[in-house]
Amino acid sequence: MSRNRKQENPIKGHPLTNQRRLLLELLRDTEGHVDAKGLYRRASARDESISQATVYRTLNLFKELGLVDEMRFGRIRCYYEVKQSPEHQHLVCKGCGKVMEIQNPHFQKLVNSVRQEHGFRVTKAELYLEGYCPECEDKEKKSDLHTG
Amino acid sequence: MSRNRKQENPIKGHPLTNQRRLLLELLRDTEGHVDAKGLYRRASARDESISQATVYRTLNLFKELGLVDEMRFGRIRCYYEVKQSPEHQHLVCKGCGKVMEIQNPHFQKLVNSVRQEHGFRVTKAELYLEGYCPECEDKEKKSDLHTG
DNA sequence: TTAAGTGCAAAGGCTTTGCAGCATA
DNA sequence: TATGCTGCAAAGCCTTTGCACTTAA
Repeated sequence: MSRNRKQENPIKGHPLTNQRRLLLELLRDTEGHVDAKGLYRRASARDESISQATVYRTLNLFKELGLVDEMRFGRIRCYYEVKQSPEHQHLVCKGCGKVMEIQNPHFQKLVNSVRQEHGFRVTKAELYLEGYCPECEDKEKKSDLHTG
Repeated sequence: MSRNRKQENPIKGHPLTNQRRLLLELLRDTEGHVDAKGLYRRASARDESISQATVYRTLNLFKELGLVDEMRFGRIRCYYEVKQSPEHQHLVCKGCGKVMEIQNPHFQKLVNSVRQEHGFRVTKAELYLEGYCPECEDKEKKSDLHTG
């Protein structure tokens, strides 16, 4: 167990700079998603000399290397997240903006079915569901009682 | 010119201008997706005085009215399409860029399952699958034979 | 040491907006 | 006729890029 001997470089073939290490760390600590701007802000908090250009360049590099993944939600801007698997299932609440990552077994069945039916080799699969979470649904009903 | 008695105004409460009529028609004639630029080009072909601003403003209006829907695919830019149903299933080939709209029965099951399990009222559902279509898959295999 | 990364600032796309004139209802 | 749409051009975002300096390996 090479304790900290030399933190293995997760971006082999590319120098591991302080900026990249910081950004990678921030991305890994992120629950859910961040956008470039948000990442830049958080990074600035820890290294105020970091530039937006670096954030963008680094995100692009990480994307190429498959360390992060870019997603675009309906009206919300594009986010990044550490790629754990090439499959994602997202639930987005239009009321509070909350984004939840879920796991539903039917998803795999669906993907397999498409694979077979269309002869498609699927390398990435995403489900995007938009609607209202139970809390927001309740709120809406209550306000309907008052206005209606 | 108004040979059709009075084509029912699909954008009630908003004047139906020539530009809007044209854009609506183009959108309806579109198989699949268009982006703002592409729509502008096609519109220009039929009314060269139309402006990009009008295209953007009109698309935004149509979006609000629910006549069109905005989608964003991975690397490809954002597209619009007439909204037939709030559910979409897309297959995107990374080889040739082809975008196919599909129908798979497992999809509905998945959506229902999420609805029940998370108590979420789902208003929009999208499946995005990326990979390689059979043709591109073949090509890749053949080139592998030569290079590898 | 040297190829590669970084910050800065400017440039590039796409989209929105202010304004004066014009068209729809 | 009056509200509201349109074209034009400018301004606003977000992202990329050129250049000289700095840094990881």
